[in-house]
Amino acid sequence: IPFSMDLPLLPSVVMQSVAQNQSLSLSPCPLSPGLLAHTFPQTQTTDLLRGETHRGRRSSRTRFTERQLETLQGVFEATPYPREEEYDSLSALLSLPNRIIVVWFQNARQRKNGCSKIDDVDNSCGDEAQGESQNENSMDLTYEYYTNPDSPVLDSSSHCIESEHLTDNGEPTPVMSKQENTQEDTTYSQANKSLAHVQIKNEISDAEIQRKE
Amino acid sequence: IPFSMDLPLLPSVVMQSVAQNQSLSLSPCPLSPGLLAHTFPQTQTTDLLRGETHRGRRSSRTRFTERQLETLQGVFEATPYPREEEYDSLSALLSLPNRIIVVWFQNARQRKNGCSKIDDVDNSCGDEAQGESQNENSMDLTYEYYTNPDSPVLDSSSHCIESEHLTDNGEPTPVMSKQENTQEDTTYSQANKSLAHVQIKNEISDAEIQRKE
DNA sequence: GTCTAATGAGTTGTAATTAC
DNA sequence: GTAATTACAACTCATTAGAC
Repeated sequence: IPFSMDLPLLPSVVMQSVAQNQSLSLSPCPLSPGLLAHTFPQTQTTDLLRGETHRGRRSSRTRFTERQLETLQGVFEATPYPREEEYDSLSALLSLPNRIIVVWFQNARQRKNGCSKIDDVDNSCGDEAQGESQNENSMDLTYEYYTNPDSPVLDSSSHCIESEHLTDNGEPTPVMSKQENTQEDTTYSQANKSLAHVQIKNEISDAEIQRKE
Repeated sequence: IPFSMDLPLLPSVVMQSVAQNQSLSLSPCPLSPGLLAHTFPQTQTTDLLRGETHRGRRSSRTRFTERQLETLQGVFEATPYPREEEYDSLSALLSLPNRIIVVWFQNARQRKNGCSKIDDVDNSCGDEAQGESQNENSMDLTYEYYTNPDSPVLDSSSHCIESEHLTDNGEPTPVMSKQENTQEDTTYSQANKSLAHVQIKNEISDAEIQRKE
């Protein structure tokens, strides 16, 4: 085992599971595992939003990478209540702000609770279903997403994405694609994220992402 | 692995099909910085149309070139659910706005569904070649979109137990962050040190986390 | 007419908020 | 800290309409 070392602050268990990624149960509530499929790396456009947004907008959801999720999940299974230092370690390790980690753990605990709770009750995991639940029968047949996305990509490690410009541009600018921003400003914020990425990757120093307000 | 350098994010399949079509040389980062020139001469007329149509009108249909379709199809067969980066790569590669690609994939999935639905799973619909599987270890399960109208999903048996998710992949150096990081940096730097090997293992390049609030 | 890109309504999981 | 809630992001599915 190449990575025999583990971090001092994190339980070794974690490293193991993370390393082999054995059965970490991400997706607690099974209905559609596929959703978190595409975890997106970085490119937070979130930055600005996150900092300032109390007025009006909430910060945009962080998209964890698979690796981040795996790690988080691994740690979580080992220690649902990490200590401050552990949060810090994770923060550094995953390159995520501390708060995000903390929140993730909160949610994870909640998730877990919810699950076991329903387990007893024999209800669905629906978080949202507390009031007017019951619809599960009526809607039946949800679409089934695929279980596991996963990309062919993998190794090709040498690439270029090199960091650095990661920008502080920020904000989900509905501005999209470099070549064309087509049409409307419907609520599609994903393009911008992508854009940033592509730019970096290709080193296209094209237009900057500006935010429209 | 000659090809993989070019577009790390796309399955090799693509490279093949693309290659035979016309050798695209989009050398991204390392070699020639800043040229996005690619080999794509034409920029769609669609762009213009699309650009203009946003006042209430629906955007005009994109007319994909043959090459674009081939590439899309190739990627689709390999990964019906590309992830963000892959969309980006495609976007850059094909000179199409991200949204268009996303939509194409949605439609492609729909199409495929329709096909299998009409006839049984094993019928020839033309596509359906997904014998891909070149990825890493992940377990046996590949994409499992539903083959039958009836899905096990809602079954009571499926509870929170579960699913293993994936493994992982390598996503291109996560660069990221720079979001707010609360708290002291002292700890994190030390953690950082301690975690160095892990980082390597995970291929997480540690971005600098700065800026605290 | 056919084919299919684009749209929109509806579903789901979950990150982020709020309340406690 | 938990518990409940909200808002988003990614999807499906059904439909509409644009080019042939």
